[in-house]
Amino acid sequence: MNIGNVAEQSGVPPKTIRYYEDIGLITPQRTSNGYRSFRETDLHKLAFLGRARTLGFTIEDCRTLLALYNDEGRESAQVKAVATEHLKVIEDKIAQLQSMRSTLAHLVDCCAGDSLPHCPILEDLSSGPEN
Amino acid sequence: MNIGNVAEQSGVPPKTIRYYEDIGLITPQRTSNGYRSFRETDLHKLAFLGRARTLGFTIEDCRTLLALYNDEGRESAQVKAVATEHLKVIEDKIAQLQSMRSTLAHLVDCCAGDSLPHCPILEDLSSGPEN
DNA sequence: GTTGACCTTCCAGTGACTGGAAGCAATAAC
DNA sequence: GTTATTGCTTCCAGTCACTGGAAGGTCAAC
Repeated sequence: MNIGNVAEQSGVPPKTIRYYEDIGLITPQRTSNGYRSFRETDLHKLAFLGRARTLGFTIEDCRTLLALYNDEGRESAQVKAVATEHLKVIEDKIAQLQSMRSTLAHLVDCCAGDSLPHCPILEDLSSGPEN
Repeated sequence: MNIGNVAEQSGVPPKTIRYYEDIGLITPQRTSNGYRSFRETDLHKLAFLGRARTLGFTIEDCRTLLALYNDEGRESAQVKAVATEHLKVIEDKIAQLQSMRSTLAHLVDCCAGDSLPHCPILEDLSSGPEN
C-alpha cells in the first residue's frame, strides 16, 4: 500500500506519516521505485498512533504505548500508569483553562463594549500579575 | 532599572523580556555600558504583558491589547471583541480536553492495572480513530 | 508523448519561549 | 590592586509535533 492510501485509511496525513518514520515510530518497507510500502501492521500502528494522539498522548507516550502493545509480557499496570499520568496532565490543563475562563468571562461581562474608551479588561491587565 | 530588577518586579523572566524586545513589544533604552535601562512605563508594560499571558492571550493579542491600551481614542468594543474571541478559543480547548478526559478516565477505570497483559486501554487504541 | 496525480527528499517555519556558551561590566571582599 | 562573584550582553540551538513548499522522480491514462 502507498502512503496516500494508508493516510486515507488511518486518518493520519502523509506528512505526518513520513515524520513518524523519521522519528522511528514506524518502519515501512520500500519498493524498487523508492516508494514506501505499507503492510497491514503498519496501517494498524498508524491507526493506533492516530487514536493515541487524539487522546492527547505525547509522541513519547505513544512510543511507550506501542512498545507495550507489542510486548506480550507486559503488565496492564504499566499501561495504566502511563494513562493515569496523562490523565493528570489533562486535568491540570483543564483546571488552568477554567481559571482563565472564569476570569475572562467576568471581565468580558463587565466591559460595556461600546464606543467609549473606558474598559475594565484593560484596567485588569494594567493592574499587573494579580489582584 | 536593570533587567534583573524589572524581571523581579514584573514577574517576567529576563530571557522573556529580551525576547519581547526582539519582537518589538517593548523598547527599553540603553545606558552607555550597553545595559538595558527600563523606565516605569516599561515596567508597567511588562506587568501588563505578564498578566495578559497568564490569561492565555497570544503574543499577537497582547500586541493589539497594548496598542488599544495606549490609544486614548479606543472603543471598549474593540477590547471586548479581542477578549471574547479569546474566550471562545479557551472554551473550545476546554471542551476538547474534557472529551479526552472523559474517554481516558473511563479507560483507566476499566483497566485492572495488574500484572496481566490484558488491557482495555491498549484495546481501545488499537481499534483505530473512533469506535 | 503529455498531462496530471502521486511519490520522493530537504529545508524552513510555527509559538513562545528557554538553555547554554562566550565574553564584558560592576561590585564586594580581601 | 586583585580576585571572585554576580549580572549583563549577544548569538545559536532546541523545544513539540507537525506543516508548507520547492524541486524533482514515477506511474497510469488518454
